[in-house]
Amino acid sequence: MIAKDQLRTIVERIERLEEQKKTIADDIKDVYAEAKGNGFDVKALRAVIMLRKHDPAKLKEQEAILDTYLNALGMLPLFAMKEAAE
Amino acid sequence: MIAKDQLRTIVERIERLEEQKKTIADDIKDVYAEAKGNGFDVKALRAVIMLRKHDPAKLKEQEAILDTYLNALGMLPLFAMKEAAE
Amino acid sequence: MIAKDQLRTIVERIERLEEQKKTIADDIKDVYAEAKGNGFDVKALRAVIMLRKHDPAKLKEQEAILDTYLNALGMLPLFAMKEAAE
Amino acid sequence: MIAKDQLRTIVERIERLEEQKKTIADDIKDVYAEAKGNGFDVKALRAVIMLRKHDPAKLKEQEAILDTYLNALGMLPLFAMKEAAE
DNA sequence: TAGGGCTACTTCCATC
DNA sequence: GATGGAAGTAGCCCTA
Repeated sequence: MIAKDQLRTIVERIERLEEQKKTIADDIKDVYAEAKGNGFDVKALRAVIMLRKHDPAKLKEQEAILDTYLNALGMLPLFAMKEAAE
Repeated sequence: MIAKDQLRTIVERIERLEEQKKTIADDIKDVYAEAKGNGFDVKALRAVIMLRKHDPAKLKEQEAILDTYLNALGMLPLFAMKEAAE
Repeated sequence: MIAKDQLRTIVERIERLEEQKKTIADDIKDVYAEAKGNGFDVKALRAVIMLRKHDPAKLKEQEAILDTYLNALGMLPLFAMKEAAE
Repeated sequence: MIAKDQLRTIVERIERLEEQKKTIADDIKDVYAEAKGNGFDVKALRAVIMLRKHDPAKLKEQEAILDTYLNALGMLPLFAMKEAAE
């Protein structure tokens, strides 16, 4: 025997939350679409958002490793070594 | 020359919305976790939620096709043919 | 100092494998497309493939739980209780 | 009435191809794991692989847009403008 | 540490 | 041809 009321409550709570989540996801889409309409590059915008989520120090470290690898493969470095350039 | 203020506004709006979205996603997780703690099967709960999102008629149709295929392959039908059973 | 040759070998191995993987993925797409051209329902085909990956006993058990929940919610059971029908 | 043999053939072809695909995916995992064991940074390796998939010109263009945005937001540019440095 | 779930991104398809 | 939505894929995260 299942606790009907409890089950119903759970399902309804989840459905309501999912609905809210969807609304917000749609809002986000709208913002991107509007930005695109104003001439912004959506891909680059996404990249900006993603970068801001990350710790700059960690990021810099990752860049350095990546450039080391690119260099070892004879590829152009992506991230300039600003310090070294001076 | 980029519209700095416009860009900043876009980024901030997205970040705020994403934050809200994350909050809700966490709430959903909590509900599932609590349900699990009360003895519910999370996988089945997810299935219930998913099923309720779909049009029952469409669903029934898909089930029928699937059972036809399963039958043709000599596998047990998943969905009973209620009409046939009567 | 990075082991250039080792790095190059790793990258080339991965790239070769990814290429092979893509070839196969394309083949799979082709099969589905061809099946669709012959009148098969792709969604149902995917469902068949997925079902066959799973242990029938586990599957049956999951179905039973799901139907219990659906029943508690006053929804139509998806999976007939074959035993009960007799 | 369904073309049983045709269906069976389709399903078997897909299953065989999926099996092959899985084998290759596992091989790729193995290469990464082995690389990690040899001290390589897997995340950076993945980045290298991804970068090599893309047209350098397109990439450079995307970098430029991104840096423009980062600059407009008062964030440090990621990609040095090598030309400007000279 | 291996597997499964979740999220985000991309691609594909159908529609207009 | 563009736009929207659905599906597949990949990478990350967390649990067992």
